[in-house]
Amino acid sequence: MRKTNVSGRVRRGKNGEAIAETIRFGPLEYWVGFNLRMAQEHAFQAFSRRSQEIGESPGRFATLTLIARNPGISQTELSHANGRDKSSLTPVVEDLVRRGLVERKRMRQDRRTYRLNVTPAGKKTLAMLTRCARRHERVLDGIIGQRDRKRFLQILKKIAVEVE
Amino acid sequence: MRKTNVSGRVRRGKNGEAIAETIRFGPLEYWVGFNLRMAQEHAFQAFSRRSQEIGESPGRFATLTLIARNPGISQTELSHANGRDKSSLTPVVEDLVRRGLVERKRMRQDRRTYRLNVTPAGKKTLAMLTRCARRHERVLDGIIGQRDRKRFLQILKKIAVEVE
DNA sequence: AGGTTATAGTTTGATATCAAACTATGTGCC
DNA sequence: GGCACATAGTTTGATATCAAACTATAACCT
Repeated sequence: MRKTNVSGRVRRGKNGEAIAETIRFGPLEYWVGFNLRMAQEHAFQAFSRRSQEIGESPGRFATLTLIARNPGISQTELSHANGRDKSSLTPVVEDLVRRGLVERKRMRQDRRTYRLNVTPAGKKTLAMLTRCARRHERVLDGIIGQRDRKRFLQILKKIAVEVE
Repeated sequence: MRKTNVSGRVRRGKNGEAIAETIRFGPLEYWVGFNLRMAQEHAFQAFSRRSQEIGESPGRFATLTLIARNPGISQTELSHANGRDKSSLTPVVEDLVRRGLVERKRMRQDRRTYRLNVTPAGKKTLAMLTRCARRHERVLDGIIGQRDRKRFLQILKKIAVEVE
């Protein structure tokens, strides 16, 4: 395979000689929105690869964690906590139930609502995913550096809460 | 409408009294991956609303900017710059061409490759989107604060490049 | 020249997501 | 009780995305 330049361009001149060029990002270069997307996408892909090794999709992880930490949580509460629309959760929960990782029961007082709980099998899977996530976090920590980590997290949280 | 607590839970006790609870995030609370996703998703949604006001989807923005800043760029180069798979780009470029914002020409030297350029109409649209993005960025800047902004951006870039 | 390998872009199939419409249940008010 | 409205979850339709298979062209090697 010919070596290629990840973020570069190669254009051919009149005589076929390679002219390496660099992509110009213009304002994207220093805009937070774009860089936030790029960072998130790359980090997500990396975690995705890791979690696929143990046969789970990455989206399942936050969902399982939230159910485990909040036994009896409803799907709507879960969707808020997870920052997703409740309708996105329907197939996810269905799958987790089908595979025996989560159980759902109707609430007595309000028969519209489900209560979700992680089964013992779900706890096992969650433990594996958690180990996987910890390794991933260690990599991210290494990139960010101990010194800036706390502030970095604070800012991410602030963005999630305050942007509108 | 009853006032609801965005990230809280309300559970009913035996006598139907409301018991407000707070979601426990467990390790997600201080993990970078999760918070990165939440920040990105919220910021993206906010920009999405803004850009819809002028009738454009937010994904078009980075694409148009990159073409405008790199006249004659190919779709593959564009997909790398944009951090997406080249196949995702096919319908996007098709749409931009159909609406007359971008033109594509076959390269002479390599007839597999297209060269993309922004048309005058595309430049107009891009200018509107750019104003829109600047307003969005000002909001984000306000949240992050001048003092940490530079470092924050550096870290985001570093994550995108180094995570694997 | 001819065969092998690489590359640009498209197609296809799978997944994730949202928003709006829908069903069923619950609450409030008269 | 009964009507209007609110809420929990599902369904449906649209979009975005990836990965793998595909088509077409090009480059490389002998």
